[in-house]
Amino acid sequence: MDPKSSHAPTSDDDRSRSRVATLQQVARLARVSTATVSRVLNNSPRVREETRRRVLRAVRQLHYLPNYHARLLAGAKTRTLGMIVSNIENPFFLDIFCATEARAQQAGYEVVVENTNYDRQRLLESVRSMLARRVAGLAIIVSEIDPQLFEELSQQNLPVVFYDVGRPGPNMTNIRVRYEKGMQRVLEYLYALGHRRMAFVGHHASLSPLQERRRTFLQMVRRYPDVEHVTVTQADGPAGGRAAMNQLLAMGFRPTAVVCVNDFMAIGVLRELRDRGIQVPEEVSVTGFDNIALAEFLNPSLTTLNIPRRRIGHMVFELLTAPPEHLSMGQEIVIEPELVVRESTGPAPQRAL
Amino acid sequence: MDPKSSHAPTSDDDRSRSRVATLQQVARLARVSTATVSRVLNNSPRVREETRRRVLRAVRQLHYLPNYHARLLAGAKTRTLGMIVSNIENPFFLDIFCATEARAQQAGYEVVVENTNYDRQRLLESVRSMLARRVAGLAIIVSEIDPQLFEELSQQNLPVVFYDVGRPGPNMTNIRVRYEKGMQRVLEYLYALGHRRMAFVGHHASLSPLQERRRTFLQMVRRYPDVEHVTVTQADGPAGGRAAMNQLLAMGFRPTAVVCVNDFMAIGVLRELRDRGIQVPEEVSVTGFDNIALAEFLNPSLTTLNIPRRRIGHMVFELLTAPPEHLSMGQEIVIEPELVVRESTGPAPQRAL
DNA sequence: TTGAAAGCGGTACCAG
DNA sequence: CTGGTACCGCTTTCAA
Repeated sequence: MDPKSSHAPTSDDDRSRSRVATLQQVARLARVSTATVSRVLNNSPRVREETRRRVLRAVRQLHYLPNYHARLLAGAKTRTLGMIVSNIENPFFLDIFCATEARAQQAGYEVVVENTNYDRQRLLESVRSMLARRVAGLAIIVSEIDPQLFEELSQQNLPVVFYDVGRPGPNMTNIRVRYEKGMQRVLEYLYALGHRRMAFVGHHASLSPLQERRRTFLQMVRRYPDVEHVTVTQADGPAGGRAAMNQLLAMGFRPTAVVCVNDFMAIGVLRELRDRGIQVPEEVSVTGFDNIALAEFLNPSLTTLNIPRRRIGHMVFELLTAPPEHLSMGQEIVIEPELVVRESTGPAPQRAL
Repeated sequence: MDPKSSHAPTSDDDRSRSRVATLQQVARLARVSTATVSRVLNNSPRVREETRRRVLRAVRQLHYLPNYHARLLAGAKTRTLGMIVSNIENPFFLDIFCATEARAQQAGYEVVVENTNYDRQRLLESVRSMLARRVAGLAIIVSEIDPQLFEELSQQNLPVVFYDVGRPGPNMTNIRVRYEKGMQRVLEYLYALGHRRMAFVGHHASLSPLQERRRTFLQMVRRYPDVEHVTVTQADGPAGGRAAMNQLLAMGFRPTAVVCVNDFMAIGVLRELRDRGIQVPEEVSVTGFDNIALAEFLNPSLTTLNIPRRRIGHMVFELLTAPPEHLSMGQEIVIEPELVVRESTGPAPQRAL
C-alpha cells in the first residue's frame, strides 16, 4: 500500500530501543509532513478537516504517544511543577502536596514530588534533579536547607516557593509560619490551666526551623520562671513520639503537659501514655502542631495549632504559575497558627508531683 | 578573553527561554568539544585529567545543569519509574509508594507518582502521561481499571506491575491479594466470638476489586445462615468511615461487628462509635484491612488483616527493573493476608439486640 | 492549508 | 585522548 518507501539502507523502524511509534511514522502513514501531524496533535486550527482525520486515524493505528522529552526539547513549555518535601509520610506535607496537586490537575499541570527524609544531601540531589527536569516552578517544603542552595536557586530564573526556611528574593517567595505566636498561644493556654511542668517533644534537633520551634518553646517557657521544662528529640512520626514519651518518663521527668512539635508525633505520645495507664488529659495534657485531619479522629482528640495546609498548597500553585512579573521582587507570606482546643488538654492535676 | 566569538548575527545566548547554560557553552568556555564535555559529565575514563578539570571548572562557572530531556532524547536510558495509585492519602498506597521509592533511591532511580482519586478517566490520563514520559517501568496500584487499558499497555514493550486488578501477560506482573482468605479469617474469627449481626463498610461500590471485597464479604457471610448483615458505602478515608457508621445506625441496624474494607475507614468508624458512647469492643467489634502503621496507635488499637506493603513495594521495584527476559512470560504473585488481633474486637455482647 | 528545514541539548560513533 | 557529526523526536518559522 505504501509507495516508494525503500530508500535508506538501514531498516527504518526496526530495532529501536523503545517500541513506540514516532511522529515521522505517523506522518508517513498519514501521507503528510511531520509538521502537519504536529499541528493536529496540538489542535492547531489551520488544518483541513479531512487531513486531520487522516492523521488521527494513523495516530490510533500506530498507538502513537508523543514523546514528552522531545516535545519539551523542541520548545514546548513545561507544565510540570516540582515539589520537595521532608517527609511525605507526615500528613502535614502530604496535605500540602495534595492540595497543590489538585489545583495543578485542574489547570493541566502535573507536579512531581520528591522526598528528602530530612536529609540535606538528598535535598541537594532533589533540587538538581528538578532543575534538570526543567520544571516550570519549584516548591521546597523542607526543614533542612543549606544557604548555598539559595544561590544556586536564585541563579536559575525559576519561580521558587519556600516554606519556612527561605527568605524572599527575585522569583522566590517564602511562606512563613509564625511559630512564636503559635507556641505562645499554647503555652499561655497551658499555663492558664495550671501547668507548671512541661515537656517538649521534637524531632531532628539539628535542623533549623524545627530547632526554631524548640527554641521558641524554650524562649517562651522562660517567661514563666515557675515552669519546669525539658525537651527530647526523636524521629518524626508516631513511633518517634512514642519513643520520646518513653524517654521522657525514663528520665524521671513527669510532666503535666507535653507539647509536641507536630501532630504526627503526638499520636505516638498519646499511645505511650495510654499504654502506661496515664490518663489524658486528667493526668497529662498533650498538644500537637499542624492540625492534621487525623487530630480529631484520635482518642482523645488532639488539641493543636492549625496551619492551613490546603490554603498553603493552593498558594504554592498560584505562586509557581503566576506571571513572572508578579514575583520578580519576591515576597513573604506570613501565616499565624491558631489554637484548636480538643480533648487532649485540660487543667493540670491537683496533686502535683 | 574569548577569541573570535562574534560570527552569527543573532545574539547567541541571550533571550533564551530558560536561563541555563548548555553543553555547548560549557564546551566553548572550556575550549573543548561538546563530546568531551559529555564524556566528563558521564565519567568516561578516557579524558585527560587536566582537561577534565578545565571542563568541571567551566561547568561550575556556568552553573551548568544537564537537560534531562535532551539527555534522554539523545539515547540515555531512563532511570525513572512511574507509579499510579488510587488514593495517596490512604496510608496503604502511600506505604507502597514509599517502599518502592526507597529501593529506587538506593539504586539511583526516581519514581514519579500519580494519583487517580479512584477516577477511571484520570487513570487513563496518568497512564498516557507516564508513557509519554517514557518511564522505564510502570506500577499501577489502583482499584479502577478498564480492560482496554490492558491492551494499550501490553502494546507498549514496558515492564508493568499491577496490583490486584491486572492479569499477567508479557511484561506484565500481577500482584494479587487473596481477599477471600482474609475475609474468611475475619468472619470465622468474629463468628467464633459469637457475632451474628455484622455490617460491612466499603467505599466506591462500583469498583471491581473493592467490589470484590464486598462480594467476598457477602459470599462468606452467607455461609452462616444465622448471621444478619448489611453493607454500606462511603468515600475512602476516616470521614467516610464516620459517615458510614452514622448511616448504618441511622438505618436502624445495630451490628455487633463492623467489618471495614480498610483501616483508613475504620478510623472513622471507631470515632463515630466513640462519639455515640458505644464501647468498642464491649458493645461493637471493629475490624480493618491492610494493617497500616496507624492501626496499632489507635485507641482502641485495631484488629485487622496484614498486607505486607513494604514487601510489595520492594517487589514492585524489583519487577520493574528486572531484566526483560525475567518477565517476558508474565507471572502472578499471590499474597495471603493474615489476621492481626488487637483491641478493637472481642466477644459479642450477651444481651443481643 | 501544507511541507521543508532549522534547531532544542545531548549522546555516541567514527576518525584522527 | 579529543573533535566532528549524525541523529533522538518534536516544534516552529518560512515558503510555497
